Amino acid sequence: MNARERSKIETRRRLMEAGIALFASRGISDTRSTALAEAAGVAVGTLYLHFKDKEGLARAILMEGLEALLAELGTVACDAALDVGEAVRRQTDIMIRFAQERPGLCRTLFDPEAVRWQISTEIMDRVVAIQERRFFDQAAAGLLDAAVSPRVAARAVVGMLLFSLNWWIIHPDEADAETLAATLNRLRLSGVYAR
Amino acid sequence: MNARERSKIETRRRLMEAGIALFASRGISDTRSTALAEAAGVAVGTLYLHFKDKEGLARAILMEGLEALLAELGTVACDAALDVGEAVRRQTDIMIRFAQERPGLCRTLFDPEAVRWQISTEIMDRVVAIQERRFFDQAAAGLLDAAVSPRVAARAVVGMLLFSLNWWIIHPDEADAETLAATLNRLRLSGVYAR
Amino acid sequence: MNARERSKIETRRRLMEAGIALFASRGISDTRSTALAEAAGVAVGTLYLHFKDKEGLARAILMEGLEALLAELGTVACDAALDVGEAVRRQTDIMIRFAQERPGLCRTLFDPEAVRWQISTEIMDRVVAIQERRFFDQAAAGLLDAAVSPRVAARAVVGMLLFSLNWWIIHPDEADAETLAATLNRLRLSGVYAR
Amino acid sequence: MNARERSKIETRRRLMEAGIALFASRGISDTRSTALAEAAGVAVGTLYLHFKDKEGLARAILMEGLEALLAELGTVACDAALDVGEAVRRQTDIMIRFAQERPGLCRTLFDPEAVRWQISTEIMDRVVAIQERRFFDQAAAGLLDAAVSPRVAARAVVGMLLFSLNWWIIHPDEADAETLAATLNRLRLSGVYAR
DNA sequence: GATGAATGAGGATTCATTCAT
DNA sequence: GATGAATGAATCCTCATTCAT
Repeated sequence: MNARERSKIETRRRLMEAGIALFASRGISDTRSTALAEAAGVAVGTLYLHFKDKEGLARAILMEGLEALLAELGTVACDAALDVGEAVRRQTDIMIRFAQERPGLCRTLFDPEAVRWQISTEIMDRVVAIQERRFFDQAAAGLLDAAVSPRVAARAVVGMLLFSLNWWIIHPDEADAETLAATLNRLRLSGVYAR
Repeated sequence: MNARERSKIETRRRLMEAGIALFASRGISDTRSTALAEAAGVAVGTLYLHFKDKEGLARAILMEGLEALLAELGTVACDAALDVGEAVRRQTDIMIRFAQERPGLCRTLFDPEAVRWQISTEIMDRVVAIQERRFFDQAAAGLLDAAVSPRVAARAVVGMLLFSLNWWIIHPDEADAETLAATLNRLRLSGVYAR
Repeated sequence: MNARERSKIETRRRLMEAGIALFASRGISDTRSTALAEAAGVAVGTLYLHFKDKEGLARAILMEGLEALLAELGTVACDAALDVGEAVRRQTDIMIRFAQERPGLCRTLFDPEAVRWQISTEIMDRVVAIQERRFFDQAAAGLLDAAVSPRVAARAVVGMLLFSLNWWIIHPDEADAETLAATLNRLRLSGVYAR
Repeated sequence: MNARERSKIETRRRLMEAGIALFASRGISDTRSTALAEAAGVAVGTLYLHFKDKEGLARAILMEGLEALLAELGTVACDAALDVGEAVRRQTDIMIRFAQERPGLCRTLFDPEAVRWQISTEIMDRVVAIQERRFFDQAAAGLLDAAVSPRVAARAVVGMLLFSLNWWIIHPDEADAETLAATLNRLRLSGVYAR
């Protein structure tokens, strides 16, 4: 049944879109499974046909979002020709663009609430691990300041990015994209103080 | 009756300590009101005699913790003689010491879960506002880099600190206090890269 | 699914019957939601699937009962050919028969406790309003004594009927239906005293 | 200790006044014992020093009110010289005056909610019993219509009076005292219809 | 595959009453 | 006699999940 398969995929897609929208506006735990089904235009039972449980839907959304984000970020890592400053700038640009294009997804992806859902511990750890690996490589290449711990720095940089972006998605009018990028880059590259 | 009043204060204190311990280990929403009462050695009703509801206890704990932290941080702000680098280093030291001395409190205070509890929006906003004011003053004094937005930078720095400290409290063995301090300071003062 | 719909309606019916029986014997506030569910042979949650809350069930029962009673009483109002005495007698007969046929429902419907449930303010007001309208019409037709206020008389007559019937349902052996009817009619039509 | 005794009586009086006011405005079950104590300016424990429990306070208030009302009504019964019409008129006047002078007390005394409190079953029964005895006497004297059951008529008359007065206390502007009295008297003495 | 009525364990909160001071 | 902090049984309602249709 090709039509049936298409319909199944379509149903799953609608559930995920409903999840992205509702999780973004109410948070995961405050989103009722009936509300998800209603928003997706299906019966509650259908949710459990496509996902193990509500957290399964959240996990699918977040993982898919994470993969998409990491795929984009991966393009930077591959380009060995870039110097450190350029790589940082590219990374920031990618994250800001991602936030602009998929704000609903990002609100859930960067949402600190998700910490309690064990999913995002995985997500955080993956994101941090990537940053950590990069810092380790840079340290090996002598690019990193000697006093800096790659592990700590990775946490700090990720925290800085997620916290700032999460705020910016909710309050997009508080800063324009260029200022946001410039500030985050400057902070990472040479601190905020004039020299 | 003075004895009665003392006993009431003592009961409240025990409830708050039970809250600090349980909220730290299970999070606010996963801590049952009965567990709080049991841990404090009182009946459930007593919790509601001292606080409006479970969130009221959380709010009291967080607010008291916040005040304590801000009071310590305030000593830095007052010392106008400090140069920027010294002020940053002092601030970091204070936060790390606070985290070491009151790890349970900090786990709840810096815990992103609290975001969903509306309490910590207040807390975050207060912390960010303080950092923001400091940056504005420094900008006025020409200390800040021109490209940097005080508002964005305040969010970024607070996110960096809270995210890192929250991680460090949970995994204290991943880094020693000096490395943590050195990395956070270096990042804020001149970025992580060698120059 | 038609079978499913039928089952849903059947479940609702059983909840309402459980409500009629339990509310009649214990009153609304002394009837536990679990008792209602148990009596209806369903889980507690099912009660809240069909009604907003316990009061919602009570409201549904009372409103349905009221509609049934008013429908029967309406037949009298329509028969314009009846003289005053005959109309009163018919009305009394209808109410007594209704009380005999659905004693459980009437215990709740006429139960003064319901006053506190805000529901029966509506019920009382509707019943009184009907009687009031009738009295106003009769006053306009010169049938009413000049000293009589239709508004007050309506309250008095309704109070007389409800209070008497509520008592009679609980103590059916204290008077037979004919005596009850005769006394209530005589009181309304020409007072209780011989002339 | 004469001063102590006086103080005790005074405390009891304040509790009863608090009860009259709060029971009238919120009903018995919706009045918290702490609210009673607060309104009386004493501690909760004091309530239980003067009354067995909350219902005990309600009982005391209602019984005292009932005795006062019956005492006034008793003056009519004693005056054997009165003819039936005059006795009815006097009784109505007394009840209306009582309602005007002590509206708070009457709201609780005539409040149908009290039915569920077992207290008012006693009260109702006493009031009805008095009316019943009067009707039996009148029946023996040949004053009552032959078709009328004294027992039923007593219920009907009491229901009529209580229901009407309870309404009038809450909505005093819907009718003036004279119209109220005239209507109630006319209904009892010769029905509401013109002849 | 889709449905949606039914489930029931679970948890927050209330409030009349007590009793040590 | 008065106090008021402490009690804890009692009850309402929620909502993720299931499974017969």
